[in-house]
Amino acid sequence: MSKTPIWKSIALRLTSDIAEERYQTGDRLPTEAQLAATYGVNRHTVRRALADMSEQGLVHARRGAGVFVATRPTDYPIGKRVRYHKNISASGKIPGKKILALTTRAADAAEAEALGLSKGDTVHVYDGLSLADGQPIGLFQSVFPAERFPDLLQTLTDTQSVTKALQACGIADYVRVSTRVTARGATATQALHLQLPEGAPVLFSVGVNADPDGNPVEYGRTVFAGERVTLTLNEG
Amino acid sequence: MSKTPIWKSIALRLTSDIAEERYQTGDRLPTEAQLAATYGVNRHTVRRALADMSEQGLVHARRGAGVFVATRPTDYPIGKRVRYHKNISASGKIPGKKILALTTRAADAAEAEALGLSKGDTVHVYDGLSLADGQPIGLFQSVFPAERFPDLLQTLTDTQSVTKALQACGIADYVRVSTRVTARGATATQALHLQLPEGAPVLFSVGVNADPDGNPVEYGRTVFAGERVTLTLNEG
DNA sequence: GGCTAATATTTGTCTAGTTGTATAGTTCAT
DNA sequence: ATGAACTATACAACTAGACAAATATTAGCC
Repeated sequence: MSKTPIWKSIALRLTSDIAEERYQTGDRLPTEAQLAATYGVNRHTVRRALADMSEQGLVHARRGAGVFVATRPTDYPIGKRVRYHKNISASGKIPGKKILALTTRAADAAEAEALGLSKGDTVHVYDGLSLADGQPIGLFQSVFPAERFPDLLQTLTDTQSVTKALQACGIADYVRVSTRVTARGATATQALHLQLPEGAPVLFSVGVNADPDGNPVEYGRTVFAGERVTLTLNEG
Repeated sequence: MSKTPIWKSIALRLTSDIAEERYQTGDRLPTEAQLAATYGVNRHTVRRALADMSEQGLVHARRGAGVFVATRPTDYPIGKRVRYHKNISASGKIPGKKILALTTRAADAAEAEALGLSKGDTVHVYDGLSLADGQPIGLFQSVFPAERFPDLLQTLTDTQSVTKALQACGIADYVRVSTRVTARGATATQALHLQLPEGAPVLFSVGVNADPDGNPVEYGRTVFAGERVTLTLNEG
């Protein structure tokens, strides 16, 4: 899918550097060799990018001296994205949720280990979609030990809130004990729910919440739409 | 008779060559033309084999350079104290850094705000590549206030270590005050550095480190290769 | 200080090699 | 007939290395 040539993306990057005044008019750019090292490409590829910018009159090269900024691009799009910022420290406190499924089934190996159960123990599973301004931002699955919270599904149905449902089951507070995050490409079904093209970058987050005594109460997996969500990691 | 296609047998042969360490991670394979000659087939048939192996993540091709043997994922903990060297060592891999560029320039708007400066104030910028066992896992850019740390670039050049360089400038300890993470598709240049296909999912992380008094000392942006890194968010 | 000569940098150009992609044709089994 | 596997050829994009030409920097000398 490599559609844009490397030299072009380098030219774009340098152009934006100039547009955002990291290099000012008259400044000398790093040498071709330095740029090549910085971008990890051959000098010729850098030269191709500079040639393109030179044709647009953005820069001007002097043999033996260097490459200099001529003018600042006039119509450079300074795109600001609107993103939804979610704090990872308090999972399950997202406004706007849509229940996709509430089921009770046997735990798989990963779930059992995370919750301190044996494989095959029954768990409640809450599949849902997180929304912000009506837009889907995350697809999550929360898994709870069924034996400990027999009535959880009822309260979940009513409130849609994990926090309140757990409160109703006697868990006044809970904290996140572990979180793992990585980037992946969206599968077909994930893409569908999150209204993304298949393969679009998503944040895949796996975490465990525990009560104050350290007993795990929830094992959650969430797939966030990368282009709509920024996770804000708590600072202790 | 052989019902398996030629390309598949070639892929198998090359795969076992890698498994038996006749080619080691990071090594360059013979050129497609050479492989085609030795196996007595057309270059396209070899390419078919290599494409298959590439999909399995076994090898990675760089246009104009060659085909290289690829490698496996790493854990990267993020918490109050983010120290690259310790992080990678803890996961049993050999950490490494490659300086891509050390520059001093004017701060753009985002950098100025994060560091508590005015736009246009001078900053030191450290562009680099993080390696684990020699494989690129992250592309980072660290920005420091130049006025406060005039001699930072020198120490950075010597040690390559942010921690030590800051120590030399009188910052005995620093703490991460904010981290934001999102998922994106790799740009062409990022993909190049991280040896990924363009558009491959990457973790984009933005963070600020501050000294014990709460003054920001570093504004860092990192792009992690999604398939090679999982961020582990540890409390405390 | 000011000049020149030597040396190091930096851009410009050239040749060659390698992977990516597109098009067209051949062989062969079902 | 049709499609899959393979061959053949050509070109684009990028890498690699070398060398020349213009400029910048430095050292020595007056």
